[in-house]
Amino acid sequence: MSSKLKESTITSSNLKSRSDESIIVERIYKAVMEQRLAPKTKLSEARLCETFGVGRMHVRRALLLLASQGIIELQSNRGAYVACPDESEANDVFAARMLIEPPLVRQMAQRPDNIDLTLLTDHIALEDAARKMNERTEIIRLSGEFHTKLAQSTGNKFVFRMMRELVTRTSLIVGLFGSSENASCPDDEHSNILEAIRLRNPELAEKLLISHLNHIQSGLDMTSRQAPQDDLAAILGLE
Amino acid sequence: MSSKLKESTITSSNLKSRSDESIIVERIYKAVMEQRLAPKTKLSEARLCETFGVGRMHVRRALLLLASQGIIELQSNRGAYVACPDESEANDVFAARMLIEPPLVRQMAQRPDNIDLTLLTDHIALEDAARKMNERTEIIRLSGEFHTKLAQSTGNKFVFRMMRELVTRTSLIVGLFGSSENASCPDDEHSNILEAIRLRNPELAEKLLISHLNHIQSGLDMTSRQAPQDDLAAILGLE
DNA sequence: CAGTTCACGATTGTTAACAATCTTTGTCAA
DNA sequence: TTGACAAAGATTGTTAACAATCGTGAACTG
Repeated sequence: MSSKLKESTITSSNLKSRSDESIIVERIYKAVMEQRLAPKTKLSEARLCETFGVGRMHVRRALLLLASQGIIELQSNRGAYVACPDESEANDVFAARMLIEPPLVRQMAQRPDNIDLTLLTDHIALEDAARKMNERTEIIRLSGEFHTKLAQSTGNKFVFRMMRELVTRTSLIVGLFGSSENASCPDDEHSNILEAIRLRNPELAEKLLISHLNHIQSGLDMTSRQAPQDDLAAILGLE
Repeated sequence: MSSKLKESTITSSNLKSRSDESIIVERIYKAVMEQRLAPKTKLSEARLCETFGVGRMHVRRALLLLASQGIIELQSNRGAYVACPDESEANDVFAARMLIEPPLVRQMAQRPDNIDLTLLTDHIALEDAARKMNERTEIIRLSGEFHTKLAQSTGNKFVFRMMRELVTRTSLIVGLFGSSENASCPDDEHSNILEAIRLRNPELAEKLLISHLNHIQSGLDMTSRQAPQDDLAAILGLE
């Protein structure tokens, strides 16, 4: 693991041509992370064009990128829809996370010196603040992004990207199958995990994370899936 | 881990509109896996258009997809170039693989029943055949794809995708920094790993895989990077 | 001769019109 | 009322022309 990560999405450089698309991708990504965009929601090109004030080309490229990340699904001649994971996919997501995250935090706890812990402490502060202010969407997003930043703090671009994709999917799944209470992670589990890392206790960190993931997964009810909203209002407006 | 994976790239369904792009992506992906497309090679739109006999739109969309997978890099107003990982990225790739693959094979060896082992045995047969026929490019590609199929055989789409990306990157790295001999994995390490899985010996499987990865990485020389070919001939032609 | 500038050609980025497909709505008949 | 069918409208897919940018090389100047 080497240099710290700064940017978010795909490639780094590039002036403004790519940034049009990045803005769209980021906004939709964020809306999904905050569970404001429900699965199956249609993202029509025309609507997105006027929402973001860009040409159809940029919208289409953004949609292609989102599809390649599995955030939306493109159907030929029918348009783009927010991805709607099924039970099988949900199992795969958690299986993949169970595969990656425990070794990740274990390794982080073994040598926390190469790691950007301020990123995580700052993040937990944000989480606490959002909880105090009772800002639902913020809480949900930050709750997922903690895990993303866990990976990001290692400075490994690939681990970061993998984690980001899995967390995004998890957000969709929790939105679909979660009871409304457990939309966010329990209050202090994140800070406990971070503390275990800081104390260089790999076994504890790993154990806490595993039970944390189990906690999230067991809060899902695979039978009753949320009704999909089928029109995107001014969801993408604010911010 | 659940259902077996069948398709290769992005999404599944879709008739022919998406397949134009998929063909281009697949072909370039394969060329990179076989180290026929060297890093820094320019992929001009016009050339690709005539090579694949499609419109510029399909080429551009394919390039965007390849860029989102990190296989190529898009430079504004300058075109698309095969990605050229540096030493730092190479370290990240191997670090990520060290994080994922050992737990993966360990888990596979713990319960190899849920797993499609025929996929792997068939693959090793292909590897052996290619080695006997001394088909260099085949050997190189199959050598990398063993690891991809390792992930694929679990039936977990996400693990598969992550692995695929890492293996592709590895192929670029080995092409850049590898001595010409060790372009492919040593002959029997793959079958040994598979055998350990089949014998339900997690510790052995994990140990073999770790030393296998170390083997690959230690065969790299980070100082002397291969000279980049700067024109794509009829590389993408055959098959 | 070295270095700079400018113009040209080549390549990529963008737009808008057109074509193809799907969805909806209205009509008609059973 | 229900179902099938057809035309109209809306949405996506494709193409080609146009605009912007970059690289190259010739001409020019010191």
